Amino acid sequence: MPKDTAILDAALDLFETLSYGSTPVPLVAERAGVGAGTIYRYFPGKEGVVNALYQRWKQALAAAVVDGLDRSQPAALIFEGIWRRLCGFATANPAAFAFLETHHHGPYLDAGSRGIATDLDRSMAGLLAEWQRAGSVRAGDPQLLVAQVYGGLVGVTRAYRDRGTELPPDLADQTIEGAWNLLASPSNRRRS
Amino acid sequence: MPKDTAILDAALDLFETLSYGSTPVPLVAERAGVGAGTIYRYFPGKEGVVNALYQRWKQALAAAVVDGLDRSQPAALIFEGIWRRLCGFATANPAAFAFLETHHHGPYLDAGSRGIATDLDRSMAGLLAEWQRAGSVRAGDPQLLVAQVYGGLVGVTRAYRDRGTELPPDLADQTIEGAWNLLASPSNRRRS
Amino acid sequence: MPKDTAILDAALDLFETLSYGSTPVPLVAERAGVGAGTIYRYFPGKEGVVNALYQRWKQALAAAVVDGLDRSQPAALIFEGIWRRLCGFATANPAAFAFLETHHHGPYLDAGSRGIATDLDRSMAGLLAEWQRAGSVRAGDPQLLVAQVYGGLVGVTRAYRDRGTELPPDLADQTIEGAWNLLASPSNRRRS
Amino acid sequence: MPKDTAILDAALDLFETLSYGSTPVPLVAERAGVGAGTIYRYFPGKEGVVNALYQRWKQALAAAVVDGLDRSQPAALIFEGIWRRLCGFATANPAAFAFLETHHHGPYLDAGSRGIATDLDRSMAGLLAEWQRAGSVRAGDPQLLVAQVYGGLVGVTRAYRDRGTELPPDLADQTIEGAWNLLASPSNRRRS
DNA sequence: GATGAATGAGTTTTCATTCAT
DNA sequence: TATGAATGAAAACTCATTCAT
Repeated sequence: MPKDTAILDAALDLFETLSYGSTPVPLVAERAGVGAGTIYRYFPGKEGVVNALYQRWKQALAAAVVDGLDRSQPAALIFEGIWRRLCGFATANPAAFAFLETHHHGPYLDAGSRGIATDLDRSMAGLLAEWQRAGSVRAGDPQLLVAQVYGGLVGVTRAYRDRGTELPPDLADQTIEGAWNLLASPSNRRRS
Repeated sequence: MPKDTAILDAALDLFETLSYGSTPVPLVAERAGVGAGTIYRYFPGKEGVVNALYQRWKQALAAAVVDGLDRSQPAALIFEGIWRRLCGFATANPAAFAFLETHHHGPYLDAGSRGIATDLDRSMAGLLAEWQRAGSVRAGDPQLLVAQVYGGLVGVTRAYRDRGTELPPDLADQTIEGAWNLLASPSNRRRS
Repeated sequence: MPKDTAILDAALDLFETLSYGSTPVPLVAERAGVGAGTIYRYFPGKEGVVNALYQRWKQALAAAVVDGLDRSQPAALIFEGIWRRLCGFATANPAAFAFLETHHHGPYLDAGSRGIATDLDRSMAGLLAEWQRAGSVRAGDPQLLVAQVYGGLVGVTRAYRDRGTELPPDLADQTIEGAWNLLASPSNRRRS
Repeated sequence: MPKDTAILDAALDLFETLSYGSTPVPLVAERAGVGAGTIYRYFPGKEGVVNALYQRWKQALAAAVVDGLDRSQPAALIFEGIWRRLCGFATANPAAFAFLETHHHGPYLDAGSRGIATDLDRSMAGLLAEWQRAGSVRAGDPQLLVAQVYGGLVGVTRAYRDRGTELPPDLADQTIEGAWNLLASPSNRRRS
């Protein structure tokens, strides 16, 4: 494994377990199997590590959600596709998904990291706005709807984490109905 | 203002702005208008401050949600009452509401703090379970439903925060329909 | 002794013995009889210490040279007065005098420190320019003459230092003739 | 250019700009156009580099001063020859000349380097002692006289450096009168 | 009780040096 | 022989906590 990847993986684990503030850099190094100084060859400093980590996973999340989406389908089906990808991503990378939420407001995140986060939100809001015009999604500020439905998924993953349980493979099945009904206009709601 | 309150208020502000890890205790003291040593007369240490802060606000939130709830009404109305109280609390105490979420997983929280958090979740889940038995809420693990709907509110408050906008007075109106439809069984859904 | 003075005195000793670059801050603290952290209460950092030290002694030197100078006397006598003050300062504070020279070009000196150094040079050059107009000092760029004659004193103090000998009380007597003849116009030279 | 010369040249530049203490070895290597490890093939370490540098230039200075000196001339003329050589050396190698002064007291200089420095001083002092016996130079400790007159030259080169100006080609003309008058016995002084 | 100057343990970071290639 | 990535020892600096006033 390349050293920068090893460092980011170690940092992800430790930042989630101990929090960013109380993870000493040498501990990240040890966990990554490299010398403490090596971290500074790959990243400009501790903040550089969090930001690289945040951007890496936020981009991975964005890619996972958007890649290969068939936009010709009805809204409910496209949404289901997105939701399944989101849940799949969270299940496959629970620590990374949690990390993205926990550190969303970290004062150590730089403009680049914040920018990536905003981009994803905006493109989702754009999709919702289309569906609102088509009548399949109810009225309301699309960015807030995205925030509410996405926040719901975050809440569920947190609940599993609080319980000490892994995210289940059928996470999407458990949550899709609530998620879609939160958004859908009356005639487009799910019945089962 | 009593000194312990002044200290907690200052800590709330600073922990939200700078994060717990990078807020020096002397800065909290300065902001609170007391000497650095004084903090140690009222709290056992920095961790004591976060925990007191967390418990204070989590209890305030629980009280705000539950107090004076009329349980004889139909589920949809009770839920609306709870939701309005929740939104009212978040609007009135946005920093505290954000703090509770941001620090939910802090490794510095002690058993007492975690316990309070769990209690509130559980009592909400109990209510939902009742409503499931009565047919007004759809099937599913009640704790996860609570987590999903509550996570939605957290998501919306974050979105406002990201925008740099205050939470609006009609926050509940904006979000209640989505929130209830996320939970409700088909025949109990809101139409507008 | 006030702590900041103790710190500066310890720093002076150590910077002269070990050089600025190889003096660890904790060693300065130990020598000053304070904790390592205390240095950062009084100075913004290691560079803050050198700069404070430089400014303190450069100002002391300027004061020692200029204070109570009787400008109504003939040039040769005024110069002798200045020279005796300079030599007296160097003899009384040999480490400080050496420090000022050794660190004159240190890249860690800030604008404030450089400014003080320049001020003293300029006021001496102004005096020389007067004497040139009066015919008692030979022609030439006054700033360079100041640099040459002052450099001579620095050279002599270095020579004593290299020998491991203290500066002698009659340093001025040993050097005044050469110093003045370096500057004087032919008819004003010293004969003994 | 041979690699060891490239390394020494790079080191000279950097040590003068950044000081010895804050010049990283890898930066010297980069500037010299070699790999960091290569420096350790030519020198035993960073201290080895400064010492080689010091000795190289101190020897070059000694050679420049002494080579081809016609000792049969009168003292004033021999001195003028030496002074012109000194000034020529400083003008041709200003960084090296400054380096020799700046690092004169560096605690990283070894016995070899200090020895070379002392040798040059002593041979100059010997010359002065001869001239004292012949009556052309005034009385006084010859080593101190050497130190004073040489210090004057150092002071002047510093002054140019402080101004950000290159040393002028007529440096010797500007300074020879002062230098010789500092040393000369009354009847041997220069008149213009 | 209240203070805040002082501390030193624990951070982040740098960089001379090594050694596998 | 030359390299430069990797290292870890040592540096600068921060800050939770104490305690004399």
